[in-house]
Amino acid sequence: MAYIQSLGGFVKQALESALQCAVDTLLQDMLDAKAVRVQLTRPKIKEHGDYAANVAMPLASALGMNPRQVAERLLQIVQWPEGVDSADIAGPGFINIKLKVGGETDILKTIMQQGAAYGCVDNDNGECVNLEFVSANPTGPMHVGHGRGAVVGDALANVLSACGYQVHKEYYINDAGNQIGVLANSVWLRMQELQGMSITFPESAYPGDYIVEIAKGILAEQDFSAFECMDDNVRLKVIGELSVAANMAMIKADLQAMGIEFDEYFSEKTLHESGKVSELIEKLEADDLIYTGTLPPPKGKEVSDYKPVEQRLFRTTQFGDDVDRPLQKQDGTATYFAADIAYHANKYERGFKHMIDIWGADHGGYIKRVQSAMKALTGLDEQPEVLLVQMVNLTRNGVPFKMSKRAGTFVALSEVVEEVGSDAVRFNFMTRRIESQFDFDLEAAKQQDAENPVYYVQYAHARVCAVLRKAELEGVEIIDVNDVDTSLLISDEEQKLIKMLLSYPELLQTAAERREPYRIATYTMQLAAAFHSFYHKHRVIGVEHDLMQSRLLLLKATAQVIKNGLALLGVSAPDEM
RNA sequence: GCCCUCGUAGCUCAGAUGGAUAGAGCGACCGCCUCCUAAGCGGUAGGCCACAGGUUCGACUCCUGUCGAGGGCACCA
Repeated sequence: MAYIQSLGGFVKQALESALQCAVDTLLQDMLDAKAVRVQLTRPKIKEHGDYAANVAMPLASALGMNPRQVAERLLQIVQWPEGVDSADIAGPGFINIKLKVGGETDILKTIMQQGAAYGCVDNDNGECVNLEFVSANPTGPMHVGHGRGAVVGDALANVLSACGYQVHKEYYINDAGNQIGVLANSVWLRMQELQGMSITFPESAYPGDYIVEIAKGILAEQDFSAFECMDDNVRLKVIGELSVAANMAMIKADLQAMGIEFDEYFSEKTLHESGKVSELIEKLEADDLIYTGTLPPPKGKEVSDYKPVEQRLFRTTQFGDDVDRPLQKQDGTATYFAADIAYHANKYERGFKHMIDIWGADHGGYIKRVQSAMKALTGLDEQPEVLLVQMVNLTRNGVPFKMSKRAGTFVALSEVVEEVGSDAVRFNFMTRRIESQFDFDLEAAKQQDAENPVYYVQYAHARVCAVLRKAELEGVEIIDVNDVDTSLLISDEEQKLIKMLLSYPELLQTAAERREPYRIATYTMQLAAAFHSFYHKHRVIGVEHDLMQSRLLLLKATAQVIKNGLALLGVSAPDEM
């Protein structure tokens, strides 16, 4: 038992290595046989034990024996760690491991001792990760679609940090390029309009009301005439900078409303101004990775204005890309791609060998070229590691609702956060895999109350707190954690809860390794369900003293783990609801 | 035409490296508060896991193909 406890809940690894020893022993004489790795699973069915191993099956084919015989041999030689009650052979050859009842209950004490740190890896694993997410263009406020990436990225950062990674959260500001010109022009037109001048607002300009607000903001700070006498280019540059600043302030406020902060906001413009982009191109030229060529017209897409044109092309195909990519536009200025690889190269120069980018699914076609470029520049494979977040399909009362910044029909994230609350929005986005494009109904979201699973989880936490308050009110003496007899927790519901609490560290590891923070959300829902089920069936206050003490401990540990999980998701755990 | 992601209950979604009887919430139906929070619990109904092949002792999971949904495909970002 001491062995298991010392692992802080990592029972699985202890069992796996024990069984692995047995497997290796069995395979020792058979040099030809392929090594078989032991991997335990948690069976869905209670009767199948606490952990199950299927090694006997693949082993059987390697050894030319039948699986049940192999399992028997393994059980003869295996040295289980303490805490194992029994190991049986079942079905075609599964080894079902049952832990001693009460053998796992020490985890409750561990949880209380570790508190907020339970589940986390306490030491730095030495991995430094640059995590880039959101990076919404500074041409308007964040819309609901951006929210998903923001929430997922922030939660992933938390999960990775909890698992010992050093995470640097970064936001890339696309404050260069044509879009900023469009933004500046839009704002300038509104400024003129506000001065009573009659203007024609072209279709190409951004129509949103926020443009008017930015224009007002600028006019409140500075005199209109100062802009009027500027040279056109100068004026657009100045207004562009002011507008980007205004939009970034809006975006930061939206992020702030959901508790999201970045370690660094990196400006694309600085890459151009500091000469990083042209340096990059020169370096590639020197390495003979650029040539003059003509790209074929895109297939299956109507490009009416396609003209074959000679460009300076980067040989990304040599590094895995589908076609070579232009780094300069026809007018000689750098493409977005050029700046973007300069940006990623800059991350590398800053010491990040590991980069994770969270992009919207509409950038999926972009992965290969950036990775190819990075391979050419740094030799690193599959960097940055890109996580694609699928689009959010917005509906209003079930009717599809198209968002367009250009058409001014987007729904601001802040609007939904204000109405639904940060917790509900965050949890809602976290209950799905990023690969699934899901429907987000605006009306349903706004009306969400009992329908939202976040309340289900939070309610479990609040309920525990209510019991604890009641206990205090009734003057129940709380004895020292170490004096609690946790072996009294033998009911199905109690055992279920304990096992769930025990699996939390494993779950957290999986979530980090697979970059799937949503697992935390589904876990907290399951944990809450196990708790609600227990709560309904058993009473805590008023039962026999020792049992009450053990149940109070169970509740505290449950609340702690719910709180820890929700914290990773950036969701609060209220004491009362 | 090519590439990426997806297709699981009426709806929204879970089903870790292939495992034993495919789950939850919402919706429907039936029960449960003199008792720690009913934002809860228990139960019933609802499934050819898109379809067809293949690999395997074993497939919702892996491979191929078909169908369907979304996204992407030079000089935008």
